Amino acid sequence: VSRRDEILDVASTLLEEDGPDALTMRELAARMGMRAPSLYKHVSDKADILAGLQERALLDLGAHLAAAGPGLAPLADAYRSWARDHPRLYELATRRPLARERLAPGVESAAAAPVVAAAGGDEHLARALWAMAHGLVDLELSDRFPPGADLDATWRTALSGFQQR
Amino acid sequence: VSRRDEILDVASTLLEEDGPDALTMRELAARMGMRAPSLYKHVSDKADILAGLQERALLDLGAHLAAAGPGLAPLADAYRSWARDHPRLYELATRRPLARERLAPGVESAAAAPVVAAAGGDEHLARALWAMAHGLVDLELSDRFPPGADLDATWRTALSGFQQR
DNA sequence: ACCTGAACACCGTTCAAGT
DNA sequence: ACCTGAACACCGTTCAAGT
Repeated sequence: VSRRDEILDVASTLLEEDGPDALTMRELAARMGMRAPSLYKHVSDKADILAGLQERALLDLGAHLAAAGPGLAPLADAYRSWARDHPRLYELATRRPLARERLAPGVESAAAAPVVAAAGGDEHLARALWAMAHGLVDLELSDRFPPGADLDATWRTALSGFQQR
Repeated sequence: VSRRDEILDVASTLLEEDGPDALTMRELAARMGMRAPSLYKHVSDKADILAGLQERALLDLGAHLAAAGPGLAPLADAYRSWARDHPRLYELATRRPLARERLAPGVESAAAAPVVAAAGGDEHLARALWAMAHGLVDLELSDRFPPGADLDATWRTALSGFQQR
């Protein structure tokens, strides 16, 4: 494990446990047992850390989707459950442009592969499915549905339009 | 026009033209011809400004949706075009919890009304439609679709599952 | 090779003081 | 009633200096 990977480990738990505002270079360094300037020997800047977390999140989400049972509903469940288990990482991974030039090749397509497969290779359908799931998850994580809304039912309604094509 | 409304006017164009990082109390004050501490005589804090912009965005988006022609496709077009015309305000309005206690009553339901109407009153369908549109818009604004992707076609595919119910 | 203290240019916010 | 300068507790980042 490189020192950079240790930093990403600590940054990941700091982000998920205490929120994005708590992820500061000074606090991160303190949890690493060093001072903030020392971080820059292992990481180019804070954006580099965020890009690293984004890449890890995509890899982990992609693996979680790939492990889902066949069919649309299990895939949707896997997507939603990953987001609910890692809400801050999900937001970090999806709400900013992908740092594609910093990303290891194939990460993006690997994460998308299970959705493309479920769409039978239809790229427009795959993008629509992804957007549907992302919209539902994003609004849920932001607490935008009325309190007490039956989101399981909303997911079933949302997916019903995409069943048996 | 109250002084608070003037501040929100300036904040709105500052946010939309120069981005969220440029929306600082100091810069906002400078454009108002005052210093940062003076803002606090008209506004309780920065969160108050953001909540005000959020409320305005919802009102404006809701009016834009209400003016759309009948049918699902025109409503979807109106949603997407408002978001593309006000990308920073759209993100501000949707990516954070609604400050419901600061919001004038009825704002949230008024913005949602055109979607609920298009869904024939089915609340689950309305939420699914909203999430679909939000997901497509959010990913487009974050540049998450592959460069050159035909998003018009993706929208048609996305909406086809919701047509004639 | 790795870490440090000091410093720089910023933030949001408070407050006593001025008119 | 409205605005100000000075200050406080923070940011991310740079850099000369230490081991």
